Amino acid sequence: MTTTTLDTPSAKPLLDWYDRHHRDLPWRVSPGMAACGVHADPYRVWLSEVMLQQTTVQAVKPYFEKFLQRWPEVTDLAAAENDEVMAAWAGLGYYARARNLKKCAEVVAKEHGAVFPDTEEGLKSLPGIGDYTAAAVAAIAFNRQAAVMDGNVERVISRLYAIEAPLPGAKPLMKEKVALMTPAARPGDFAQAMMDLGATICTPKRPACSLCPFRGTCQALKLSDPELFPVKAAKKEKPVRHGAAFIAVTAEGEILLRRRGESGLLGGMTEVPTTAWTSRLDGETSVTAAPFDAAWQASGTVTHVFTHFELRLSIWRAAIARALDTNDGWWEPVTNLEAQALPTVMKKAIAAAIPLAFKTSRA
DNA sequence: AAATCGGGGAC
DNA sequence: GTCCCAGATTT
Repeated sequence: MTTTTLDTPSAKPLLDWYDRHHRDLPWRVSPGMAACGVHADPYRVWLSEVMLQQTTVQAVKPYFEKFLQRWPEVTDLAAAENDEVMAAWAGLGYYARARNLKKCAEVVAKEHGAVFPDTEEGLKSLPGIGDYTAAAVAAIAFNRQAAVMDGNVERVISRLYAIEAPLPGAKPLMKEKVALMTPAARPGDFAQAMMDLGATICTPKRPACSLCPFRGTCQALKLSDPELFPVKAAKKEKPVRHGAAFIAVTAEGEILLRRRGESGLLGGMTEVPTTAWTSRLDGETSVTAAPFDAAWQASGTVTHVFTHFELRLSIWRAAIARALDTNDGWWEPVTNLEAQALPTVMKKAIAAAIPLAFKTSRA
């Protein structure tokens, strides 16, 4: 329940703040351009927003530049090979985003004449575009008065109105508040301003309230403590899973790789052979589960934290004379690993067995 | 409504 | 270690 009946604050102070303090990001056009009828390219906005889902601006920047240079328009991405897209996405995480990105590009290219829908409803019907991304693209690229709400906006709104109801249940209430605040003029700048505010001023810890354009109206600042908002439901503890990974290398410098299934964890990505990842540390995590008979040598343990569990992989290494026939998978030159769709956990596993497998930035 | 789905930076 | 990041999809 809400503890306040704050009147809807004006968007004006926030837009004024944004005009002075906005961050210059690769997918943005300068603020105020919207007032002149110039908006960011829908393809770039969409690409950036999908990459930014649950991902920091800093992590996205190099991937955005790489994708835009390699696939400058949606038709280029639609025509790309799936494996190339997955390899380019490797390391960014949440790989269903990459699969849906490719599907979405194909739908836009083939069914919409390479033109993105310009409404929230039309955008949301596309793969990988949900409530947030549909509203963001509609507002930023098409100047639609759409209510954009991400984690930053949730935090700003929860503090501005001192909303005590916990997330995620309070989300509809918060979205009502955002919708009432969103202006007909410059809705895209307003959305980006709210997100910039949450990222730079209204931060989770130690917010810089003295610099905030809403410091005069924020109910949490006035009546309580902004750091206490938003209220969130308690989270579960992460279980630990165990497994073994096998790095086989031939005398010619080839490593055995496999393709993971198309759905689920790390779906469609490349891996080294591993056992199943189980809750118990037992025989399945040992060398007895190796893909073939060889002089397997223990090469330490790799720990990797996923969203909902922690994985501890026992690493086994074998040097063999030549490539063996295998039921699934292929032998890839170690010198070509950079071009593979290897998620971070698999790069860690390979690096544990072959320290020089990946170039380090160290001189 | 709850679970699934990566990785990394800030603290 | 904890938190959380311009969330979407499936169950």
